[in-house]
Amino acid sequence: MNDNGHILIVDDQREICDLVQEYLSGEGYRVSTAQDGTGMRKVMAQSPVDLVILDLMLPGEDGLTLARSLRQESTVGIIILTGRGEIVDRIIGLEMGADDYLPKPFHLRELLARVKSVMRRASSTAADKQSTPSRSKARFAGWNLDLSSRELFSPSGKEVRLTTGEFDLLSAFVNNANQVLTRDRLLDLARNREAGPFDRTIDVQVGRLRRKLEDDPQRPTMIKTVRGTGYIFTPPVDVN
Amino acid sequence: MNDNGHILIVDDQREICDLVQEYLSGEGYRVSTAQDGTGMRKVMAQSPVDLVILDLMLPGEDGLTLARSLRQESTVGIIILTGRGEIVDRIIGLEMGADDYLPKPFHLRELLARVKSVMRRASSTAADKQSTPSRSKARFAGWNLDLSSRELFSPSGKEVRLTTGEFDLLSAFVNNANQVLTRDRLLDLARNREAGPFDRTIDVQVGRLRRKLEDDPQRPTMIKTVRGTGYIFTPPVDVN
DNA sequence: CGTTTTGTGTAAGATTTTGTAACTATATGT
DNA sequence: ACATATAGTTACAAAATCTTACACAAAACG
Repeated sequence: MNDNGHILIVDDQREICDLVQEYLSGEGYRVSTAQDGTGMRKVMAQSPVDLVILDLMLPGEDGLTLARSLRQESTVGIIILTGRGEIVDRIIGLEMGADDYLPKPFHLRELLARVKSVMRRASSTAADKQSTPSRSKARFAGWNLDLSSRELFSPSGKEVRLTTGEFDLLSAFVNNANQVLTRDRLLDLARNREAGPFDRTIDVQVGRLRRKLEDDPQRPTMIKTVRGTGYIFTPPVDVN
Repeated sequence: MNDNGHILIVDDQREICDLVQEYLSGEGYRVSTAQDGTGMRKVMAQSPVDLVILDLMLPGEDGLTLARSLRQESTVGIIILTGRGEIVDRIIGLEMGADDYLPKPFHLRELLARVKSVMRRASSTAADKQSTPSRSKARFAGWNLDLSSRELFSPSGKEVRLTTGEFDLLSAFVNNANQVLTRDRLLDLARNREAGPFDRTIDVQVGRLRRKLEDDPQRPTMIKTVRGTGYIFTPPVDVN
């Protein structure tokens, strides 16, 4: 099963989320779900989304508002779901920048057709996306570090809270991946200060980071020790 | 269907609002409604309006007063609705700064014609608007901060009242999003004063803001602490 | 005007984060 | 294998931040 793209379903009805998720997963898409605007933002912060399927009727922030703010902040595809006969919503929805709409109830095959169509269009305009790399994120070994919001997400999508010091140190590693970094250099990068003669600060902090990042902190695979010199961050990093 | 603009109908008769809304929506406009002056301000605080269709007979604040205050505060288009034969009102209305007027009852087609005409004129003077970004608003993470009226709306659209100090601090953050700000700088931005040596003012005020803004004030996602330095406001902000 | 309410800064205690030091574990050279 | 250097781990103390309570000031109210 190849990865056709990442789709996010935003609907407060669990059953609909589950149903659609199951179906689209079977078609080779990676599918996330959220129940409201807040959840939607969380998912989008963690990993890039290609297409949002958005119910208009949501608790809290309503779907139209969400659609508009999505459009302003990104070039993600949007398909709007709306109750039967709410033609007004349809029109407004499309005005708000949705790429397509679908009245409920709908056939899954019908949804799939629209998903495909929007995805096709989106990929043809993908060139634009690159031109606006405003909010930088770094990805490595399934992990996701948002350098603007200072948040880290594990491969399973959970947020892992980092202290200021841990974040600064990890940033230093990520921005200088695949290079051996001395303790001196790390202290400079992460703390803007000089190292004293017996300064073990970095060692301790590396230990703390490893406990949060590594599967087996005793046998680290990402932050490796370079005996006699310092440390090196080994995973390939994709910066956004 | 493209977005021809945002129209706000202010009339205390629901039927009229609904009727006009449906019709104009069908013509490709985004349409909101309000029943009185208070409602009108709420809508305008939340999203920019291009044209207000205003009934002269309203409960509370009357239409003429509203029209005048609208004109003073913005360059929004105004069409006034007036009962039959109230010619005096017509004249006064136009003097007050309305762009057009329409006696009730009216045909929807007639209204549409005037809407189009006012919108056309408005867009030709749109250049001016840009040079006068007087009523600026900021949106972030679903929240909506009106910098002119000093009002804050939550993602669900509810108003959250801020004290002067809280508003000034939030403004400072919003206008300097995604940068680490020292307490000194924040005190300067928000209070125009210098920080004393043990000044914890900003800390306390940040705490108060977090209680109003954050889902979980203990684990803030918007106003993050940068230990040893200050704070950073992390959500992407779009200013209007 | 006096009274009440609301907002703001200060101070003190609680909590979290960080650095240091002591001890343990591991690697390296002989 | 042993000695030694280097790194990892843990516990604790110091520093920074967060929270709460309170006092005073300003504003709103009657």
